[in-house]
Amino acid sequence: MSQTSFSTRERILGVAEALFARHGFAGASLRQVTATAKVNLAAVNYHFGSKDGLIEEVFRRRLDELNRERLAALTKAGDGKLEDVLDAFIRPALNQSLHSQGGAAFVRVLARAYAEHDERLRRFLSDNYGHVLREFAQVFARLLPHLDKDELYWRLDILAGAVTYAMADFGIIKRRASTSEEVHRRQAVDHLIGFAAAGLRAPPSPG
Amino acid sequence: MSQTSFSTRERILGVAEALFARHGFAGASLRQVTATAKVNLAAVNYHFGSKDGLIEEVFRRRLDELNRERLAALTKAGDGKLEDVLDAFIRPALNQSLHSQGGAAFVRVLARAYAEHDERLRRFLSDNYGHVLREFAQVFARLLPHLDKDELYWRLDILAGAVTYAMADFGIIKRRASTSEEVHRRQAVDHLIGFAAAGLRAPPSPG
DNA sequence: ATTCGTCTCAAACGATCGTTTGAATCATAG
DNA sequence: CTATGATTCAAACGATCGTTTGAGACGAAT
Repeated sequence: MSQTSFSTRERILGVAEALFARHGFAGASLRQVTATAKVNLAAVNYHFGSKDGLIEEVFRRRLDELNRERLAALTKAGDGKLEDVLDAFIRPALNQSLHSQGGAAFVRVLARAYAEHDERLRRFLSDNYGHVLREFAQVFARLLPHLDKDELYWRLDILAGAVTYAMADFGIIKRRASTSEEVHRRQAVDHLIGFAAAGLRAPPSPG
Repeated sequence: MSQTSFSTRERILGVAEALFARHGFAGASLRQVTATAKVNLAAVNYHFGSKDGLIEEVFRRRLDELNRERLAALTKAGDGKLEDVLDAFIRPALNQSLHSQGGAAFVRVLARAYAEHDERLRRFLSDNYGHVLREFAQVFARLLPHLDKDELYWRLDILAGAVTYAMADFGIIKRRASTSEEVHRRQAVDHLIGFAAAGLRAPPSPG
């Protein structure tokens, strides 16, 4: 127990992350995962209990760090400009996808989880990480006093959609060969912040 | 042949649309589909050749009308305000989801298709309906002369993400029991238009 | 050297997948 | 009525799914 099999567990997690991102949770089989990771088929059930257990662990491994970074960035930018708070929300996702090998894949997995509308998974995300979103909502409410609660929630929902979609690289914009993936992602974040800031600052709708 | 089995074919399409929206293309089995539609299992292969054939037909059935409506609305709003063009792009999706029974499900299927990153499917969508997006891009370019081509494409990509996400009902906003689904969707469209218009009009980013 | 968890392995389990088959059923035209 | 093509049906196909099993390999502690 003191030195649990690091290599096998970690290889499974990394490969699963990539394959879930590409083919979805139902579309990627454990046989694909274990074959790609060059481990035995039974290793998944041994280390994670079940396929669902593996899926949960794929999330837990990254989300803990992501949300810790988000909260740290939020407290640092707490009373600053709207753009700073947006940055605190968006940039950690960018960092995730850069300084860890499978991070980009994970951001895609996260977006897919929202798309798959899996109630079990949504409950898991809401229970474990909902407080982060609530803290951001509070700060946004202070920075956007011209919006009532309904209006603010509508816009944050739209923002979440745009961020999720963009971060998951679903978009149609093709990165040029001349710009590195890192530069491309930084551009995406900058454009997202500018777009979202303007959208949030817009006057309340007549409705 | 003159009067091909309307009922069976159509029931399969409707049920498939709903189940694909809920469980994904890999997650919804033909046995689920045919059992729910109360038709024989073999009927899918008989009428559509294969599961992939069924998926393609689910798209074709709705996209033809959706894009026809979008183009009609675009020519009507061609030289109007930015909000009108956004309306022409967004509202037909809303209408799709209202005046046809499974329309709401289809919009979710469409969003999922983007999320699934299936190259075969993306090619199919791009080949058959890419010209619609190109026409909208031209109009946006005329209405937003302060943005260069790169900046405009970035923002349209963000817009597409927000629209896709919102229309697919992925968001966290729960509709109140007091407001009908139709009212809820209209509110979503109005908020989207306001948000997107402000985002598109924002000054160019310093980059 | 032996014991004891931890881990890996090949093999098999039953269930479910998409698809195919061939006969039964139906509607329609000759 | 009969012949013909279109459609439905129950049943089965082989493939693949997630999971379980029991034996063997490995390292550390006694």
